[in-house]
Amino acid sequence: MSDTALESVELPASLVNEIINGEDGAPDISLLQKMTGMQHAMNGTPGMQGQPYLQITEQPKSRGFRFRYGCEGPSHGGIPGVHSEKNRKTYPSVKIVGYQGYARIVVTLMTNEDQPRPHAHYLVGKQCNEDGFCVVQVGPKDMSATFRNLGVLHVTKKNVPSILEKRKMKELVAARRCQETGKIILDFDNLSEDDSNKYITEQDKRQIVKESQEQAKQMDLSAVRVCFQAFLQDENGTYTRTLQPVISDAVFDSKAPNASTLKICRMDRHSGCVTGGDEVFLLCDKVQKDDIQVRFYEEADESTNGGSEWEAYGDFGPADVHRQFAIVFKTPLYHNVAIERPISVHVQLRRKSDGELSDPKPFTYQPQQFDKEEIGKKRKKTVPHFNTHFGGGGPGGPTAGGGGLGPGLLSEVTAKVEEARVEVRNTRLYSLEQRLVFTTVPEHETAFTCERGTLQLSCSDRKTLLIVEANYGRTTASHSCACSTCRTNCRAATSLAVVRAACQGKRQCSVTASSSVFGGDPCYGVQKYLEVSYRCITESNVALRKTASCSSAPSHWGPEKAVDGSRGTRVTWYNQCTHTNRNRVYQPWWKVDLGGTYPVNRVSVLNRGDCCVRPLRHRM
Amino acid sequence: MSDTALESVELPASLVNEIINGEDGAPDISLLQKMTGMQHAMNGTPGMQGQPYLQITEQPKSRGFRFRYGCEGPSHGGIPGVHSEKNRKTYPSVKIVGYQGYARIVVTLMTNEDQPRPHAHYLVGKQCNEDGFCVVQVGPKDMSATFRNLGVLHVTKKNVPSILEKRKMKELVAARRCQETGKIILDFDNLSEDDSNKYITEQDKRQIVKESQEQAKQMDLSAVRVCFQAFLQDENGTYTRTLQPVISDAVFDSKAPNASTLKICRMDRHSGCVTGGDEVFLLCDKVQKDDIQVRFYEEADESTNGGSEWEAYGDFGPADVHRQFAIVFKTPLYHNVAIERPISVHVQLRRKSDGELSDPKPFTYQPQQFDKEEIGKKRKKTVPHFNTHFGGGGPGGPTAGGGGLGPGLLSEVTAKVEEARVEVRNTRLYSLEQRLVFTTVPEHETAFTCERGTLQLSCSDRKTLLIVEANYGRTTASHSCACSTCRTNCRAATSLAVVRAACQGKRQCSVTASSSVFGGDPCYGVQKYLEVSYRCITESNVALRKTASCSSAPSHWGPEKAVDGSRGTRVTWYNQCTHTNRNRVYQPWWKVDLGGTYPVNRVSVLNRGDCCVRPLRHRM
DNA sequence: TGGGAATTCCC
DNA sequence: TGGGAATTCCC
Repeated sequence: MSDTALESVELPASLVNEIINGEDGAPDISLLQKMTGMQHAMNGTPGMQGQPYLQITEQPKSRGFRFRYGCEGPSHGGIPGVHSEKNRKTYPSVKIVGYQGYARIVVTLMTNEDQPRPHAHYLVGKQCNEDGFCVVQVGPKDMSATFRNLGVLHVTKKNVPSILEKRKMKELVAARRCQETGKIILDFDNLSEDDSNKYITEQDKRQIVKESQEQAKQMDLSAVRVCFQAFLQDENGTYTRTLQPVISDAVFDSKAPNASTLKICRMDRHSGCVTGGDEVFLLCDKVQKDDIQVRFYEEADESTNGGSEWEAYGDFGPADVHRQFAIVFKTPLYHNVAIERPISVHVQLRRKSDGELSDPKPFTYQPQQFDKEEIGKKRKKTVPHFNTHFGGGGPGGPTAGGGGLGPGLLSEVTAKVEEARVEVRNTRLYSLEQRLVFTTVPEHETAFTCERGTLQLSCSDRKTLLIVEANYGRTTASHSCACSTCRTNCRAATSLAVVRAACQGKRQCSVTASSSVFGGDPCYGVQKYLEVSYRCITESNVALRKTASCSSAPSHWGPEKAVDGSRGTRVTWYNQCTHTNRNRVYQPWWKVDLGGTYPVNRVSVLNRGDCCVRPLRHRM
Repeated sequence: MSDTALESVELPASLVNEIINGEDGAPDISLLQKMTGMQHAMNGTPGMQGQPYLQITEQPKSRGFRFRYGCEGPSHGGIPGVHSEKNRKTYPSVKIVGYQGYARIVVTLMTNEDQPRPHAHYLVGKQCNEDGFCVVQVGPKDMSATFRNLGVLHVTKKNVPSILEKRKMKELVAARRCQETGKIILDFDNLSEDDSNKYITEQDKRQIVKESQEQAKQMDLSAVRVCFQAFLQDENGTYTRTLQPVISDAVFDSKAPNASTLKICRMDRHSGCVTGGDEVFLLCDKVQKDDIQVRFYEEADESTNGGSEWEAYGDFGPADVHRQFAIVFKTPLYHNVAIERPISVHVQLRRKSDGELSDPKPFTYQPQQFDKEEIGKKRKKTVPHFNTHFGGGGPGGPTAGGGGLGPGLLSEVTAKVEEARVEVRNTRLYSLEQRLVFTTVPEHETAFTCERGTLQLSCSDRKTLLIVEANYGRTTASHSCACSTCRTNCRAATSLAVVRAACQGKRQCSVTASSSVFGGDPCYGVQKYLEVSYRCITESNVALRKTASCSSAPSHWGPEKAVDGSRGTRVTWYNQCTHTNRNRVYQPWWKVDLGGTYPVNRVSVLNRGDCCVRPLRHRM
């Protein structure tokens, strides 16, 4: 949105022509000189104390405008303004600040580079001339100009070098002729061969050809920036004062493959299982296979206190993008596999390179439905029916016996459950060949660092780390962390505990692979490394609003409050927590029936936050 | 496959050049003259008594070869022969018949028109020169030539006119220069501007430019034909004898949109219900939305005596073809909705314009599974459980009483069943919102003709006509068949019977709308019309191999033979028919239990064919 | 204008 | 070479 000021600008010579031949003033050599020496004239700071300056009051819209080839003919509408809408259209606009009187504003196209240069494309439209730039007169009162009809003529790639050459030639002839004669009416379009031979040497020509070819090679034909230059009338009625030019934000050709409008045209299904993995055929407008994503997301709403905005990406590779117009992907897991009713989310395309998004399409996640019989038959390890039962004192009650078994136990349970996780699907009611599809849990990731290095683990999105295995030591001789003295059975007994303590449940963590961190050297003199197997998982609270009970509690502190999803911790007045009756039971208890079989990674307990916290030890 | 002989051929002048400058002979003006006058020389009939001729022994393959642009570089392999296979490649070949000795064969590209003309594309390859044609030497023994390396250089559309111009210029200069000097070494590539100015007038030039532009406009750049010309060495060692040129079958650029190789890349499902209507997303290589079909077919095999080859087409419109690379269509009905096990068929793409087919992909039709409870609840009319029971004498037995009820009854039954036809589908096991989809039977077609016109009805594929309603008369005043005297309740009582008699069960029929055909004028003085509602249906024999029984029959003439699908009609010796025991039962009977509920359109009875036929009257 | 496809090129 | 996409054009 901010105006871009430039240190230097190459002004197309043909612009000079137009200015000089303008209706309001006789040709003026001082203006030409000024312009050809513009590099210096433009070094002032815009808005300097008391100095007039040019300001872009409406930027052109960056996206959605299409450059047109010559063969497409004119009149396809002009670049809209950045605030343009269907019913209220705006256009690029500028105004001259700090000056009143006649002025001319000249518009040209520049490249979208750090140091913008004249672009090979032509600006076309009502106020534009054959050389590809536009001129409007403003003032003497209203110093603003709006450009409703700025088209971009997309020259063909092949012609870029010759176009640049021609422009550079004109520029040079203009400068040379001016130097020689002091005062000329320039008329480039009628420039004879003799004229150019007179002012341009063969060496000049070679130089220009070379430069043009190089610039052509670099030139991005799918983006332009619009350059506005102002020329103010002086006391003599000629346009001798130039203001510093301003250059707009980039305008991208909406037909260019890397800037085209993203659109989902059609999908073969708009719903799938909450556990993801459903194959979807999506037909779309042109995309690039290495630069496209399918984004699933849920908008934050009030019910979640703005906290549960979620996104995840469809799973596919470049080979699943079919000829730029179709994508076959697998749906991602929803963040909460324990939903009980269908959940509506959105799908959209996202271009990686610039983050552009398509309009979204609806998608519905369906709750999981395990075929219980089949699960029972297939799995080898049984899954405990979780009646999570917290022994231990409620807040205010005495702490009961039975030490916590530590996070180790929970993880053991997790591992078992994962192995038994089975999804039974039947996608065709009519099929005689019903199949069981065993959707395996994604493989563990592994990461390592050599001794003395620091291992960084992190998860994307809102996922958290589940540490599956860890070893500080060495279990193989042939490892990237080389060893001169090698062993293959060197394990620090504390490995898993240390890494879990540092990482489990976190979104990122780091652990240093040093013997001091792991409580001693498990194999002195051997080059060790730290290797960790982990997964990034999305947690959902499977206890949420499940049936809870406790030894005894007043209704306003009832056991259901422990699993109501709120994270409020005030007991007094606010009644945000459960609280067993004081002094009623010697060993108070609270439990919840999860009502089903779930993988459980973590049980977290939130103490009251207003006062009176006493240590809680839990057991299962 | 047959050689194409030409009345006249425009020979590129540059060819002349090559021939004349060849290593084996001094330039020979008589050859040039002969060639420039070739229109006449070529009028002989090939293979004329005793005359040598040129013959194409291996045609080029028409499809699958790709023309290459200059920018793609050379060496992309040559046009294969029509019999070429992966492991046994062949190439276009010719031989000179009826002559032994040295000869040269010249190959050029021609347009694929009735009167082929030189093509703008260049022939490129090892034996080819810069002017786009190839020359090989053959003989003196082996008079055949095989072209292993004929590439087609696809010139750009823009350049076609100038290429044609250049060729025509060369040709003309060659002819003029020859006329003037009598004997020249031609070297067109070094042809100076002065040379062409000398021999070609401005008028010539304009003429050539005009011709070239016109030809360029008409030229199909996606197809060529290969022209072979032979030049035989005469007694003086020069190549003065020309044979009649032969022109190959067309070769189509496999990259051209209308000739590209068809390919199904991916489908989102490979099975569907036998009743069709399942939506399939199909990803394919480039197709044209108005020129593509999705063909389902079943190959004939022995079990059906080669009789049941079936095809049907997926249902979609141009708008369902997504950007040339995907098609969303609905599966067609299988020809037999009463299948009891899944049936494997094939799907392939078919280009309408040239009938080209893609490799097939498998598709499985699943039997219909009615949810019987739902049907029971939904339908208003009950469907009789068909125990088709034929009273009446078997062959050789006496004909029993009970006149046939006529085809009217059968059709009544059909109508009822159709109304009750319900398909219950559940496509998502996980869905909580299971839906009932009522797939209605396709609407009846209607057709009409005004009085005195003839109504033609016909069905495509192997379908047959089912006449639903018919009226000869008038039931509305505002009908395309205008009326001056109008009535709206004019009905010939015989309408349905007459049209059924003429059409029912046939693949096509015609009925004239005249009062004489319908047994009298139902409303004298009123302009009438004949209107018919009909359907094209695919019949299947629902009695096939169902349990049959009869009053009594010897085992070799058992009741099951009536429904074994065979159409053999010999009783004696062959035992192809059922035959109740002679004289055992006074009123012999035969029946079949269809074992289910079906729409029945027709019951057909085939009498014995070897002898002894007696009239059979049936009742139900 | 936007939709859509043909043409040409790149690797 | 074939696969794939960018470029250009058409209506």
